[in-house]
Amino acid sequence: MLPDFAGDPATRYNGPAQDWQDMTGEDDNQFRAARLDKLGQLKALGVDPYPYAFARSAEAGVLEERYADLAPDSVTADRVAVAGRVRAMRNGGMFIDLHDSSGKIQIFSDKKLLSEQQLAVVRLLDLGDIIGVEGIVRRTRRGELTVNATEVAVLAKALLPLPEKYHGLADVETRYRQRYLDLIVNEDSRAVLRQRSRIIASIRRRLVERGFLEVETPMLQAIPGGAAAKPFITHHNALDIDLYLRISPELFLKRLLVGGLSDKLFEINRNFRNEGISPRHNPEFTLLELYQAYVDYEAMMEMTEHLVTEAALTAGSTTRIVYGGKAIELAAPWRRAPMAALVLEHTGIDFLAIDSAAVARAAARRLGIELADTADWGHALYAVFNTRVESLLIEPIHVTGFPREISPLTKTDRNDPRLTERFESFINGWEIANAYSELNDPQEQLVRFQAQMRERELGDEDAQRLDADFVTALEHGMPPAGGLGIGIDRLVMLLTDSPSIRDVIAFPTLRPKG
RNA sequence: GAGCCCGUAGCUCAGCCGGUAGAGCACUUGACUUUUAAUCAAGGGGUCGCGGGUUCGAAUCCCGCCGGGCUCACCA
Repeated sequence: MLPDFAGDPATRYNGPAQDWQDMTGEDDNQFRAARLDKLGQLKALGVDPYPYAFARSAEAGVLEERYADLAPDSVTADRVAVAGRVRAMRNGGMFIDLHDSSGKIQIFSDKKLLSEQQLAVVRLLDLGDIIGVEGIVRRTRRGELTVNATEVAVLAKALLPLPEKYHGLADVETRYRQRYLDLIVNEDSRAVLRQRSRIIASIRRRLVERGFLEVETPMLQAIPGGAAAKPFITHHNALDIDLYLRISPELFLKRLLVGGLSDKLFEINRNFRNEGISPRHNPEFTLLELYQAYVDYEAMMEMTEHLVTEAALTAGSTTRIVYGGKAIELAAPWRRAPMAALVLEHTGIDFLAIDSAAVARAAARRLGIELADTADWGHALYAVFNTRVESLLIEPIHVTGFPREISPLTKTDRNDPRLTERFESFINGWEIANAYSELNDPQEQLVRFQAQMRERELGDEDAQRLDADFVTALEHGMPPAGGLGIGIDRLVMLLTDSPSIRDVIAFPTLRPKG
């Protein structure tokens, strides 16, 4: 059923109406009420609790380094201005732990240095407030680097309390729904998302170094192509047409290759697949996709190893990682093995010796694998690989020899017409990369699309759709090329030892709370 | 979509062979100018996810629903 886009514009986009009229109403919450009272007192003192800016001169982490050699119980003449969130107060506000994104600095509220008005402000502070402090750097007798406050400014009064200061926030649902709380109190969560950013920066840097051009292609597509997956449907009002959120950027990146925008291009961006959610699947996920003209898929193996090992070195110090207690060595070169050989190794079935779809189906079914009666040789082989082999591929491996039937955008294997020049790279049993010698023969591409359309008609909703405009683009000539896709979220999971894809996505998809 | 598990104060958790709710942190008030999970004293705070059932009595047992987690299916 299509969503109904008619109706009241005010309620069109956000689902059930929010109780927006009551949001600033009565205080049902003792913590908020107490803080609102303090907010009023601050204003009565002439303090703006939400000022525009603060002239910060130093971050906590920088001070920690700069004064590493400052002896305990010594005072400098250095005046600094720091800012951050109040995370702890001791002795009635005399000592404050101020956290910024670089670390922690202690604030000392000295009666002798602060005015009566300033001391009153300090008394009105709460845990969670964002403040700015100017003062003198010293190290206490107990060795804590400290700023002796001469000025204390409220930069943002917090009206709600933070989670428990010692145990942090453990409830996974709250961690995902209110990620900001998770980030404030859980250092590990901050670390993972920072690592994500560094890993993506590493990939982008390596590609740019190698002469790749970063591009952007449509998220909204009239024909969702480039992958086998169920798309999200949306609607454009002015054109009055349904559009799909892309499941892959592939067909558009290839159009740019046809156009010669660059012989080396890449995109790092979101894709959307309307499928199940699991610890390894989020409906929107980030994919690196790159194309390099005049090379084949062998070059993509080297590229995969390069990007993954460089990312690992960015996230850690070696190519040896530990995921879920398992040590995995990512150093190149990775093992390479054909799919059929792996299936033979793990099941004893030699699909390459099977020459009919019926025999292939029977072989797969003997292993307990369910297959439609229309399943062909390639689907049977892949089903066996998928269910019996994939999860065993812990150490990095490039699996080659993908069947033609499941690889409609890939050049046929130059030595075996049943196969294609495609590989997927697996680490920890997960597909991390998918790469081809890209099919650039427009007539064969059309035949492949037509085979996909027949599969759709036989009931395979995920079979790829014919994109006639893409075939036309190929008719204008696309250079031979290698193409590669790497799942960024899973790569970040591996490199940060994160058990769930939700841990590496700041705002994972959740059911809206009723 | 199926199975299993979970939902108690703002947070972290205890209580669960049925007798009507507790701790620590946080909060409020007070003490404290060299603390750092500060400490000490006093106090406030709960439709025990929601609804129904069984029962003299339900946080506790049963059913349904909502939300979440894991596994499986889906993701060729």
